[in-house]
Amino acid sequence: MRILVVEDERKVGEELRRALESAGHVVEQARDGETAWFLGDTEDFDLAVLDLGLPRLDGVQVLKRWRANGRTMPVLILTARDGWSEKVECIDAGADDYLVKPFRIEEFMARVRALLRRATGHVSAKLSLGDVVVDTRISRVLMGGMPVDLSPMEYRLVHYLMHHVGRAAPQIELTEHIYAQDFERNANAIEVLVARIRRKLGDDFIKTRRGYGYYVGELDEGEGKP
Amino acid sequence: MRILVVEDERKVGEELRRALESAGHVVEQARDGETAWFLGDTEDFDLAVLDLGLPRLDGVQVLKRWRANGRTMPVLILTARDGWSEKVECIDAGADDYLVKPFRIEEFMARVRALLRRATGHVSAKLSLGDVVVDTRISRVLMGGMPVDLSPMEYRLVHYLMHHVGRAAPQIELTEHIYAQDFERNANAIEVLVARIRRKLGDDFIKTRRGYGYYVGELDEGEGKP
DNA sequence: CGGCGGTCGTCAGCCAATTGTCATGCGCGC
DNA sequence: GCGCGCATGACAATTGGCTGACGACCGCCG
Repeated sequence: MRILVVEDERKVGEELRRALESAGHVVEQARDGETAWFLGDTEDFDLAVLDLGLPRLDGVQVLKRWRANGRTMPVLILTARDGWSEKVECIDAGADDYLVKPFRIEEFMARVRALLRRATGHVSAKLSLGDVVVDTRISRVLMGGMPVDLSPMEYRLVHYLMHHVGRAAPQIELTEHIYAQDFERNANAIEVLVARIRRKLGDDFIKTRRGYGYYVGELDEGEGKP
Repeated sequence: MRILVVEDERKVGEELRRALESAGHVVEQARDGETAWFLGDTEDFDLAVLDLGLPRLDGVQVLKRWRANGRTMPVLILTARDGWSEKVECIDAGADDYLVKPFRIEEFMARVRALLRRATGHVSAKLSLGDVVVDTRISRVLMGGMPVDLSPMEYRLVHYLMHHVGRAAPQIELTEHIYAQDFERNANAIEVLVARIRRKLGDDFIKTRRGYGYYVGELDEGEGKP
């Protein structure tokens, strides 16, 4: 998943980044409100983590502007203050969850997991489709009850597709959500990755829609041709 | 055992944590109702200790929500009020035991033991896996009945892994659980530690899942919360 | 105080798994 | 049937993890 972390304290930001990345996410960072607003408004994220005490543009304002522009990704608010009224303001502004500093990194990760799966309509930490199950808590994939050994990159790709069952994801989108941002995009890398996954999960788990991208499950109704 | 302690008074919370940890348990803490609810809902615990007078979301409500979501771990209620009707409400909400503050720590621990025993059928201060036994009461490790001399750091790492059998723990997570918080993280330190433990406990006790982390036992087949 | 033994982080070099790149060939969809 | 987009096998680069050596540090003890 691609996650935007907005946090002005470098040390905290780096810690969050490390934790998120070791769970297989792609992290982009911003250290001030304006950058945050711009990034969140112009790029596609699966989740935003937003500190309230920001230079140049307050966190709540950033959130409000995102929502005003129709950005719908889940937002997890971080704050040092534990104020009831501030919390209400955030919720009204469209925050999805709220975490008071200091917090334990495990709790942070638990909330991230909760938001990510809530956002895509899944209720549990497991995504399943046919006889394939992705357990996001332990980063593991099972097929027919048997564990399948996926490498980290392979896992990321499967994880992303499983969050978007029935929708064809173009290679460029996969690239953006799986690799760090400055990655030199080469479509073939994704193709190779898909081929390797198919060797492990079967040829028909990841399907191709020529010209549109890859998908799992059945294509949604209305994915008609233009 | 992994225990969730929900207590808003920092001092009491820390005391409970110390007592539980020195009995060989792993403790996670929450200081308000919402955090408690999230943690208990998204992670697995063998027991929850729940104070009633919580900020942001009352203890009884937390308990009700857990039960409503199908969480079944035993719950020990702590309260300053000694009301008959309140107790009935808690029991109805799904509490397993009820302790009125102030209490002696010994009594608390006795009730914890009782609940754990009831829940798991057995409870001891020993974790064992194959021919390796970790006796958390005296902080020692035995292999095939013979004591093995582990240094403090080595012991902590083994102890942590034994509490999470079957799950690959990333180096970052190990670092956070083994060292003091602001420790300058260097992945190689963990690798070296693992190498030293392998020399003492055998090469195949701690296994590596490349890109994901270290684990003991067999990798989880992913059972747990549906 | 000074030597000793044990602990533990750092470093550099090595190895192997992972992952990107390339060349080539196939086949889907128009 | 044609051509572009995708698939694939081989290969190379990169990364993650392992190890032996080293030295800083600390507590102990004479």
